[in-house]
Amino acid sequence: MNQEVRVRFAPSPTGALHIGGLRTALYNYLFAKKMGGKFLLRIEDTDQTRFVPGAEEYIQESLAWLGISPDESPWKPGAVGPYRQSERKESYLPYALDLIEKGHAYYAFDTAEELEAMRERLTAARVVQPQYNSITRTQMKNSLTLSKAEVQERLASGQPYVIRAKLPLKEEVRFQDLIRGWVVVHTSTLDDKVLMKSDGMPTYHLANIVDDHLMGITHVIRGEEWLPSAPLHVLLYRFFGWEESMPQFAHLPLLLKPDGNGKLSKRDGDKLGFPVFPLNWTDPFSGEKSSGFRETGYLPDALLNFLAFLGWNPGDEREIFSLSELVEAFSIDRIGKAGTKFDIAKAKWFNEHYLRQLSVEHQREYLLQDAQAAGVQLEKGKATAVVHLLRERVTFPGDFWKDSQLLWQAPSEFDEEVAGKKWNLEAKTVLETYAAALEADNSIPFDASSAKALLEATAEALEIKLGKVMQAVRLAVTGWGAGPDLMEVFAILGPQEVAKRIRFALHTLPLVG
RNA sequence: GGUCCGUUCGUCUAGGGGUUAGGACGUAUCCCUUUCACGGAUAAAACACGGGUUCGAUUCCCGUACGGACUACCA
Repeated sequence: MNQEVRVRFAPSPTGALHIGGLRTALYNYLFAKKMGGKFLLRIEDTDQTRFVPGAEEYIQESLAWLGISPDESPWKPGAVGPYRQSERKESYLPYALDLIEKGHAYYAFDTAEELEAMRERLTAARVVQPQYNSITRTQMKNSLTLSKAEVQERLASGQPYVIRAKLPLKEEVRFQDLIRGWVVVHTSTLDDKVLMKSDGMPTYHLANIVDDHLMGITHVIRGEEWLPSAPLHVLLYRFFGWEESMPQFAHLPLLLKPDGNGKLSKRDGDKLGFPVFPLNWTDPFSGEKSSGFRETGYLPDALLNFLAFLGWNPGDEREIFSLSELVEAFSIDRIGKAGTKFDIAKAKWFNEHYLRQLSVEHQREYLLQDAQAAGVQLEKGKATAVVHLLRERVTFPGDFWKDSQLLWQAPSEFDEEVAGKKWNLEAKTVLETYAAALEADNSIPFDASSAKALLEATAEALEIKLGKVMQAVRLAVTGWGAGPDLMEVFAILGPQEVAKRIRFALHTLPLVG
């Protein structure tokens, strides 16, 4: 009873790992760490037709980016490897044969056409569930209907075959799901699933049971889409005689599209206006590109925190959790049952929170890097000033550079609405005088407070209320009616640039009634 | 269609037989402020519906509706 907790994340490398898979990985990681156990990554690549180059590395890199790398994986093998099912290929057949021997599986020789014909026949006969099951198998070509000799002959001649599970006709399968409680399914609604495919590879159903058993998996934490096949898996454990060591199941609620219409899928890509993948991904076959959370500017801590709360909560009102705090607080019984709609606004809020609490130095690095990428060398002191100017208004790291463009580029156009309302004679008079003062004496120290003092003095001398013309001043210098602290902007720009911009505005903007 | 799973503010959710049904995001208003943002305050906003059980049900049970997953030699 004191065995070590071992959980696995078992994606198939068929493309970019999507965000739902990432959450599954996270919950597995959190549970493993919370229980002092191990988190394994197993690559489920039994469908060779769907293999996508680069997908494995993508999965590895995604987990590493979030800081939830597995304890055992293809790249960090433990004692129960290999961790790629294609490399365990040889190990599955004996288990399938064992099942045949025990009378829980059988050979089937039906062609795709014959299967199709069977389904059509059943559909035409208004059978509610046209499937290969305990009834229909008696009319198909398999080792249950064929003579022993004929089966041997077909096998010996190399005829393609699959091995199917032989499900009992009338039996209730029940198991306790850690999230949903007792789940009960009657075998009459289940079909004889293929266990070994004709290409010699196992299907997911066989492979995951054999591997979980061999790898000492204690808890299977996976998406709700697996719930319908869980009874089959339970049956398989029973057939193998492994029931007493069967892992516990926890089926996670699905991640839904924001409109609640179906589960969030890979195909949603960027259509919804936000990433559904952790990292950028280019499909090697179609060349189609999808954006990732990382490249969009989400910080790993923010995505982690956001993901953790999609279906789980700590039971109190705390919301900000570091990875280690999540580990500490995590428990499966606080995972909800209902599907969760994906709300990107909340993700942004988490990102803002984590981004804004970074040190100024750290934030300045973002600005410096982007500036450099744009071919601009920013002086450190100036960069620091920019960061102070913008750090309460950014959502993504790239916003430091993006939102500071008003500093590097003088406006060539002016917001018409603001101009229409605020560009008047009083404003022009103040600006005229202020620019002249700046041009006359550039020896004065020009920081935010002195720039402001001078502006206030200018307005006062003209007997004009500063508040009335402030918007126009901002408009003249930045082109817009809204933005970061204007006097700080002035300080960064310097008196000459401010004067120059004012002159341009004065010459460009016509007076309106 | 069948099987299974689900349903508390727009969203993520807390709660649980008797509560002013709590928080967060988002939205709105106000304050701060030269603007916007930040921050602060306030507000609007939910127990899907119908039956039971009960003194009492949003909470327990059963139906209905709605939503979702699955229904491949894919995972």
